[in-house]
Amino acid sequence: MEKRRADIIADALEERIFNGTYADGDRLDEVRLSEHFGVSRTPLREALQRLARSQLVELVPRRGAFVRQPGPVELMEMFEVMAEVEAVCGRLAAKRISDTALADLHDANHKCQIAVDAQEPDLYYAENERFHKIIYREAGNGFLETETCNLHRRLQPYRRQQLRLRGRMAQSLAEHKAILTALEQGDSEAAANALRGHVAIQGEKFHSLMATLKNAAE
Amino acid sequence: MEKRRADIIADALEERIFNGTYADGDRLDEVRLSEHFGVSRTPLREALQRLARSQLVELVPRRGAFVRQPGPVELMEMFEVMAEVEAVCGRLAAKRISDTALADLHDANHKCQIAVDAQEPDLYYAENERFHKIIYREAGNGFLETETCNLHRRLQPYRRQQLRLRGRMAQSLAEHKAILTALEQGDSEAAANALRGHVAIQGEKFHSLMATLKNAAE
DNA sequence: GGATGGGTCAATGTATACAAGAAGGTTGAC
DNA sequence: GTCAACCTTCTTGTATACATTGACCCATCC
Repeated sequence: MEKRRADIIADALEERIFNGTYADGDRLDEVRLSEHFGVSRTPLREALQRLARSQLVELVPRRGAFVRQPGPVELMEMFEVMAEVEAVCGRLAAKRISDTALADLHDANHKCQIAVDAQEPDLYYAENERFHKIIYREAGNGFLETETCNLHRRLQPYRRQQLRLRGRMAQSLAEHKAILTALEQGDSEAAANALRGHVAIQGEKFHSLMATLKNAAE
Repeated sequence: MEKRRADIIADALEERIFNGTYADGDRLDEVRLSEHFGVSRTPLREALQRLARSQLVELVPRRGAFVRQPGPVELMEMFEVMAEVEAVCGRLAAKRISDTALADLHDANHKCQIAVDAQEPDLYYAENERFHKIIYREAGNGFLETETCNLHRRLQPYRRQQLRLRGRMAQSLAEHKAILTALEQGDSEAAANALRGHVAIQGEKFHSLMATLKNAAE
């Protein structure tokens, strides 16, 4: 089945917003973009609405579409929510996780270890993602899984950056192991706390990263 | 500022879906609806996309828009998530809530007590909503507040039904008081647990209500 | 008689044309 | 000289026309 052009365009624009090609507040001109993509304004407008749905652009009536990059405050808020949501996933997963899923988590952690040893952030990131996705799924709540994945996706570019910090990969892996232990023991509270801390640290690391970048710019 | 027609139509359709005018699986014919609302297909399609964003309709490419009422399983999942999300709000609010907000909560509970005494579910519902909304806000996380309100809104019609069950209003108020006590004491865990239980019970009540209706229909 | 293939039809996806509103510039008056 | 109002222009919102595709039905072949 061929995808609709609106979806293709929305994906392309989303990529550009994440990439930083478009800065916060930039206006997305409908005619310019439609010419660029070689389509009419109709599918492009649909794409913009899809982006507005994800809060990536703001649609001001009669004014146009404006890129809306989350500011530092909103990002911290999102990280806090992500930490709490992951804690919820952990709480539920501790009671519901299957043995095969536990084996998968062990496997993901093993590959993460390899990534740490080889100092390969990209590999670590991929297996880290798998680790978390497994927990989302094993929470046994499809609605929760979908919403969590959506938020995870929105924070993805920021989550990725902080892996470059020295020693963060090894620390992250240690946290993964604690999470896995709690899940294996079926300890809901421990799993929730471990996951909350794991993600909250990411937010803090990101915050310090932001501060560093800001200071460097001044 | 005049609202865009797409928004007006989206609201109208949303209302109909909630009202049960449209059943699950109903196809929303673009031309028929556009004639009904006296607009062209363009704003109507935008309205459908806005509904698809809220998961109220499913947009199948080349097939059309179909009403997508959540089934019993998905509803239970949503109630479970609502319970956990409210618990998160309670956890954060316990540390951050202001004195004026605590006073507002007392006031809301007082009005709820009046509603219980007078056996007025509508009044109770209004003050109950205020009670919960205050907690969402006092969690001190704008992103969390927005997302929580969205989910709250989606569950609103189902939440409302179960207030009709005998004795539920009084029980609900007792739970409110426990929540308020935990918040006043700044006890995060107690607040989280109280709120989780409070909402989870709503899900269970709703479940039994569903079962009753289903049995009555057979 | 059943199944498969082609054709027709209807509905969605896309393009374009038109209307309405907002922003900015220019001109006139005080 | 400055402020305000009007006009122009550009952009968004809406309507309509066209294209494309999926579904259904009938006919023909096995």
